[in-house]
Amino acid sequence: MASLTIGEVAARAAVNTSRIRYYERVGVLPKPERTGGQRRYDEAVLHRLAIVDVAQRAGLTLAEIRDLTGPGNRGVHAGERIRALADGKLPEVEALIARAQAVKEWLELARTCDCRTVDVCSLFTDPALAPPAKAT
Amino acid sequence: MASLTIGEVAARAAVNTSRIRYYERVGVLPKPERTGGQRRYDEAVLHRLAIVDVAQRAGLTLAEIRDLTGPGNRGVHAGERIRALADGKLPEVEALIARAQAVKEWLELARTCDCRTVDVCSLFTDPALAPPAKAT
DNA sequence: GTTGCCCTTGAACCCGGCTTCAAGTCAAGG
DNA sequence: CCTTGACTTGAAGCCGGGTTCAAGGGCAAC
Repeated sequence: MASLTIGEVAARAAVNTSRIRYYERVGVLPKPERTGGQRRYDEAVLHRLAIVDVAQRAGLTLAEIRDLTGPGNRGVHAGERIRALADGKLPEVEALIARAQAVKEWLELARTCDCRTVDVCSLFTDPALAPPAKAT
Repeated sequence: MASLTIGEVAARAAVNTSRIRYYERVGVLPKPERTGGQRRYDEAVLHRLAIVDVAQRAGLTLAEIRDLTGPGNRGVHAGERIRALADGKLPEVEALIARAQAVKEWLELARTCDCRTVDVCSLFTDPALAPPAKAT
């Protein structure tokens, strides 16, 4: 029996109802049955939402999560897809970490700055000190 | 002689003219002199743009850069301001790095996944494995 | 049957840092 | 003087991940 209303799902998942509708719109959640126009959910949707949450924490976009969890995977081994995604994301995350480290070092150096104006501060004028730009 | 047009500045700084106007709008660049309505820049603006670039790489927002480099600092030691900014940003960057590290570990684990479906994958079901959420 | 809360939809708004567009103005070279 | 290319403005669009709003529809307890 699919007996949960969207409000009940939202309460149990500690999420806004608008988010659930949004996920449905973008294809991250499947369209549920309806009673008189109103969505009726199975408890399984809670598990689904938890999975989406983890995937988002891991840096996957909703589009990626949709492709990973949606239909079209029927029969396709999930492991492969996950690996493909991870292979693509790892270099990005590593680059992000490297850049963040450089930024951190710049900030630590910045705490010791005693310049009168920014125009003369080596933090800003020495190219060797500046953190790298974001990759395009 | 303030003789550079916005197009010349843009070319020499390798940025779009729209960006220069935008910076002016948000107060990151001062309003230049004009000749018949057209902006005329001093070469100093190139130095300014370079500083803005470094500050952005370091993760400062345009609002912060405006406050740091704009007037209102006349007489106020730049070092103090930079230090205040750095003190505020450092914990953020450190948190970012920590989170990114956790994400990286999750992705490395994900490469070894061989689950049939995401629903049963411990990557998604084990809370101890999930990367932390972003701080609000 | 009636109250009252929950549900529905589409559209608009938010954040930051720009870009792009349309329509109009002007400086400089021939 | 005339053309042409560069300049001007304000408004709107983009990205992602939602939230919020307004106006209306319906389910359920009493």
